[in-house]
Amino acid sequence: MPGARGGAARSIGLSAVIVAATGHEPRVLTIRAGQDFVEALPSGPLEAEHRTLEIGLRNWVERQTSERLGYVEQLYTFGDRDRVAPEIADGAPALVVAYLALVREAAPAGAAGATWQSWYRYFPWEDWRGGRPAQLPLIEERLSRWAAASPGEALRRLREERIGLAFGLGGASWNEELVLERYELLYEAGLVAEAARDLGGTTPGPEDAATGVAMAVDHRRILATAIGRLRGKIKYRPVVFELMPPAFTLLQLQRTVEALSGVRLHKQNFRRLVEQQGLVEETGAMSAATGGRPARLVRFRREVLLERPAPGLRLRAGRRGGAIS
Amino acid sequence: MPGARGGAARSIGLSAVIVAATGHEPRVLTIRAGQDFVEALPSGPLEAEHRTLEIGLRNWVERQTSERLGYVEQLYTFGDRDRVAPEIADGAPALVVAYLALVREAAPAGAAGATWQSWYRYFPWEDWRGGRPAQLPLIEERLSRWAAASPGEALRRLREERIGLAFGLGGASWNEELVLERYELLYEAGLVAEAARDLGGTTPGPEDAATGVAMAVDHRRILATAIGRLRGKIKYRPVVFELMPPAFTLLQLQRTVEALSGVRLHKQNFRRLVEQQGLVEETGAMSAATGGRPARLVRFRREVLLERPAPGLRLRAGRRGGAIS
DNA sequence: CTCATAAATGCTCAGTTTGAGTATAAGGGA
DNA sequence: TCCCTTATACTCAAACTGAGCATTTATGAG
Repeated sequence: MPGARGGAARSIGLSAVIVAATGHEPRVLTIRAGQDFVEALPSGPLEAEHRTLEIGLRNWVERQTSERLGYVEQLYTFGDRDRVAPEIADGAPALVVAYLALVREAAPAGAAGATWQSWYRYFPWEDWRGGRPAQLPLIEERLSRWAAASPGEALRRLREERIGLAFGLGGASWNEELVLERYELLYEAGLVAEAARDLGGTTPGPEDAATGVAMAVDHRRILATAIGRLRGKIKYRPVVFELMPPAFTLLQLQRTVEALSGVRLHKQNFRRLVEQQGLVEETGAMSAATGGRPARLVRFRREVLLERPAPGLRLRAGRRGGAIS
Repeated sequence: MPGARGGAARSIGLSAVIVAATGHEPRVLTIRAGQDFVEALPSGPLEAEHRTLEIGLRNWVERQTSERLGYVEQLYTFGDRDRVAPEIADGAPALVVAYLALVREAAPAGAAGATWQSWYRYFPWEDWRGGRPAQLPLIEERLSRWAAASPGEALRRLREERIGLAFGLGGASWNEELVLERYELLYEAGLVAEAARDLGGTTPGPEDAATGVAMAVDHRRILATAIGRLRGKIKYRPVVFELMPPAFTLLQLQRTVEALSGVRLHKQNFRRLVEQQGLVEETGAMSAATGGRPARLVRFRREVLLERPAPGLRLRAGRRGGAIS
């Protein structure tokens, strides 16, 4: 990094993972960036006139995607060198502060070719709602081979342990929060396109169906961080409601939670939990029938924030993967 | 901010909250900074030769305090303008990435006048181990007066709600994780010395026993963030063990958890929890008696990481505040 | 109009987990 | 030896969980 000395000033970027949930899918707002139109997260520089980081973020997200952010939370700050090879990152900011934002409706996405994509487009192995994802056996096999090819016995064991933990093999069970850990393993093992690209190779890398669609620079890593954080947070904080319309049915709520967490839940127990915790209250209205008996429309009950220390939806998965009533 | 324009480069700082636990007290490593020798967190600039933020941090912490960090986790990134009034912050970095580090032993703290302080020195109202802290009534009364003096009915109600939530009044109960929320209320209400100072006043502000000792710039805010984060984390991740010696008794472990969380726990249930979760294993040795019958010495059982999704010590407080066997 | 289908809701029930104690055991010191 | 202190074992009722079964109320096909 030419010219940069101790305590050097560096350019600072902001990136946003903007999440919505529509049609039972978790969506993330993406744009097409660069000459190769690779998918990317809305990003921009921190500008001097912004009083705070968060205000800066809100500002240009509104300009860039005409999306008005509600709930915003800082995710993580990514330093430069641990991001990508320097020769790739020229022009990229030295430091990126990433934010997670939740918005209520997936408006058609305004300017700059911004579109809403299911986040499972980038992480197909994270969606267990229809049972164990089909691409997992292949992924696991490739990871095993990578571990087996480790230089040194100790490293091999370390890798195998990490793989076992992250993918729920041998003993451990699938933990839906370990999104970043899984992505990082795939990256290190060279199984995602970004790995080949960052190494300077021009080969597009193994962008087959099994390992999902690549994103610009380290945006997929940022997205993985966001998904993991959100999956954890819904368990002890009522953040799902940021994604729901003002009134909704319990099944809609359940489907949203399932979309985010990637697992199926037991319906009756889910309702019991939601009601026991006092997370919702009646609106009096009924839904315009979604196929069967009309459902009560409920709304989020704000007062719960005052009552419970950790009002969330600790989601207890239903029968492993299968269809649940 | 003169000369700063869109996407401007800015200097980046790193701050570290370095935590240890000794003698049943939670300690934080502080230095004396500036001409007025105000207490501060170890901090330094991000330097160009550091490959990652975390490496940069480890590096100068070792140089500055001769403390070798084990567990390190990124805490939060604080933007400039939401920190302090610009006229105060000259020379201070524009952006500070704060880290939380846990170290095993409180070595006597090396250079630069670094010393270990109980963190309740800065947050006396956070220590409920001996029952409800004596300074709380006064704090609550002052906060109430601040809320009552709000310009506008809506704002008044908002403030009262925030106070109620943060301090566990009316309905809500004390939530030990809301350290930052409580500090921010005190700051906004002008009850901590930093508030008066940041407003440009030269008055030292109300630095009485009730509202704790002030720190440099926004370091007390950073510390509050760290304490809250750590209090939350011990519940679902076995991070306490980063603070324990290789072998310890169950009571030592309990006292450490109590020190961090600031509440007393029910002894028998605590042991049951720790053992059921498989968090520890026998060393075979016995303790050199801490006053009564000798206790088994145990050690952290690493394998638990592979077995449980969230191995932590969800601390269920004992009888409100009082002494517990 | 009647029946099959799809949800929404109600309720049960056994197995765990929690919160709070009671009862003993085992050192050290007066 | 008696007392004080801490370690450990056990108990027990209440609350919480995980899995299902059973009903109710719409909609759409015959």
